[in-house]
Amino acid sequence: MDDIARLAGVSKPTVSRALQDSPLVSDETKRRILEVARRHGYVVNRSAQNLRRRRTDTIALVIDFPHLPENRLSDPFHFELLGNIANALAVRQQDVLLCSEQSAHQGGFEQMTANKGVDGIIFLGQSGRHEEFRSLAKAGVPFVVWGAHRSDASYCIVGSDNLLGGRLVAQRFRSLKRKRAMFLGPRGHIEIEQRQQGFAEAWSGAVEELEVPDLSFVASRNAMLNRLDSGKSVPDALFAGSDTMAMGALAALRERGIEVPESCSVCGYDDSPAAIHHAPPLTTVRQDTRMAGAILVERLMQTIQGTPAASVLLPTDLVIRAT
Amino acid sequence: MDDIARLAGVSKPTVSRALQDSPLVSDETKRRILEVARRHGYVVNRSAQNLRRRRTDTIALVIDFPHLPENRLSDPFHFELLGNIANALAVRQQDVLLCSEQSAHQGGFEQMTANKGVDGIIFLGQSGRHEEFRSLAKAGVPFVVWGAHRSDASYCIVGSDNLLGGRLVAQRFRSLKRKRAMFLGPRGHIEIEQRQQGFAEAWSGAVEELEVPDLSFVASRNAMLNRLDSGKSVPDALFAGSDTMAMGALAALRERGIEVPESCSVCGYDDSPAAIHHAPPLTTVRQDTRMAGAILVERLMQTIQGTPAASVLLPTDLVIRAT
DNA sequence: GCGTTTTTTGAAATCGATTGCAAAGACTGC
DNA sequence: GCAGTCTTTGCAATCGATTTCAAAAAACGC
Repeated sequence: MDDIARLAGVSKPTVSRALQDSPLVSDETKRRILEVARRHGYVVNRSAQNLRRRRTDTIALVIDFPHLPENRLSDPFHFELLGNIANALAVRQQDVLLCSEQSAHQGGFEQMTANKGVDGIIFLGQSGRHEEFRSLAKAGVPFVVWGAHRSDASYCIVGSDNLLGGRLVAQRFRSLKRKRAMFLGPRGHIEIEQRQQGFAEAWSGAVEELEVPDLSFVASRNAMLNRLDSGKSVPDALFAGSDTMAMGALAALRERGIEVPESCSVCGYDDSPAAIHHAPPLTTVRQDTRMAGAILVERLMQTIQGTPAASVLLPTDLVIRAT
Repeated sequence: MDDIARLAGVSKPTVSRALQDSPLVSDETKRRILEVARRHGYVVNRSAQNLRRRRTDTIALVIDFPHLPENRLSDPFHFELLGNIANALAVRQQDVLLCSEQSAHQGGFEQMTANKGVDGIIFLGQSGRHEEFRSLAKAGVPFVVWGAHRSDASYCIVGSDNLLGGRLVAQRFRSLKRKRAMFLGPRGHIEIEQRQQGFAEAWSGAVEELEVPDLSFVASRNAMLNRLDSGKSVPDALFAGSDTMAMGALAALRERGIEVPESCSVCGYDDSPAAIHHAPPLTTVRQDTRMAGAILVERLMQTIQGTPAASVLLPTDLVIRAT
């Protein structure tokens, strides 16, 4: 920067100001400095800038990686969310530091903002880490969580209204005069359990639960095939915890010759990109990932500014298609 | 750090050394300093460290995001690769800065290492940016590319041997005495085109090409259904450019009652996690994403050290399963 | 017990920016 | 023409570490 200053015939502070487009520098001087900087391919040193500004314009995104045994974050929905968060951050000129659960966890998250040099953290998925989050919040670390709501959270959770989503599906099935309802999904996934809960509450009858080991197409298809081959009576209304699982179940139904939607209504969750292209187009509960990303980022920024942000329950709606 | 020094009764440099586990500090002093630092929850300021060390231990991962129209990076394979790269970097204590093509591109990649404060870049997918990469290499930016090989590259490309993969499939089909071969895949994806090319070369007969708009399950299923309903004679050997596409085609074949593998052999590419769980288990060409991640990172580190790294062509092998 | 070598420690410089404050220069109004 | 205001500019301090180099302390040999 000193060199650029010399070449432009000004002092270092003036160069710094010019590069920040500060109103303190006259337009003429600014133009000249920018020109010199461009010609010499000069860009400010990010590390020095971060140090002096005490701010990095970088956000950590903490997720579990797909290669892990449980295969979390493998769903197209997660991809969508990830992409939209990254985009919302890019709009605000923030960079994204990707952290796996483990790599981030070294020495606890408390020190992570200092240690990794980020201004804040976005957690994708909460999986029973409430206590951890509580103490993080108490320590004053700016962060937000994508996940299922809980009324007693002392930190900001952004998530869609899973209970409502489940209820909408139950209502739809009831209006179709369906009798034997089934829910398909894994155990231990809080958001999906809320969907099931909302569904069960609004259904007001028995809901058969078909458990699957994970969120994959294949696991759902297999579980459904097993169920269909068990000899038990076939459900006429199936609510799957995600679109991918719904598609797996649909494959099984098709293979066993069960007509959809004639003999069985099927509804997914997420409205992932594939849902509308599926044949037949999948009826599903929409989660707006674009809005989700934008709001997560907005709330995090607010928290970083020092104003604690309230949790957000995003609306969901039923997208009725062919199944 | 000054405070910790005072509390431990030593000077700042000694604290710095102790935290780096430098042999210059006596064990007794080190223990004491670490204890004080721990008790007060002190961690070094990453920004200051980066500035002084002239190194950030952070790598930029440049990818296209899944929400984009073309829907690139939506395949489980990409996920696997991403996760494994992140892991390989974590092992070396490197952090990952996620960049989309656009956000990274501001002002060209030349200044990105300085501008984003990263030590190096990993590009996932090359999609015709050869010239750009050439000039990057000339500018001395440390980076590596995951993608298809080209003999004239002046930079490090790591990728699996797509030509070999294609050849292996052709050989297999020939040994099964198949007659009518078909290749399924999109146009303009260099790696997949290489697979097709290797396949065609080793097949030594006509290869029907079925084009699909993208890499998705749905697109492949639809394309295949169209083809099967066209009245033209059905192929007895199908090579799909990825597992996801193979599964889409398999769904179509099943729906049209074509027995696999009796009437038609099917082979995918990637050996993605779903391939082995698929019913029937999918025959496919394996790409070792774990090794890919490790080698990408190793080569990048080498490049950062100042030693230009040679490209790597990773071996692929045919995994024969039920299709 | 004294010179030498080895091990520890600390003073001061440095990394490359940003910013508070004061001063210089340009513009007012009268 | 001069005091007062407004716009630009630059000096110097600062962000929080790391590292070089020299000095102090400890260990050693004889």
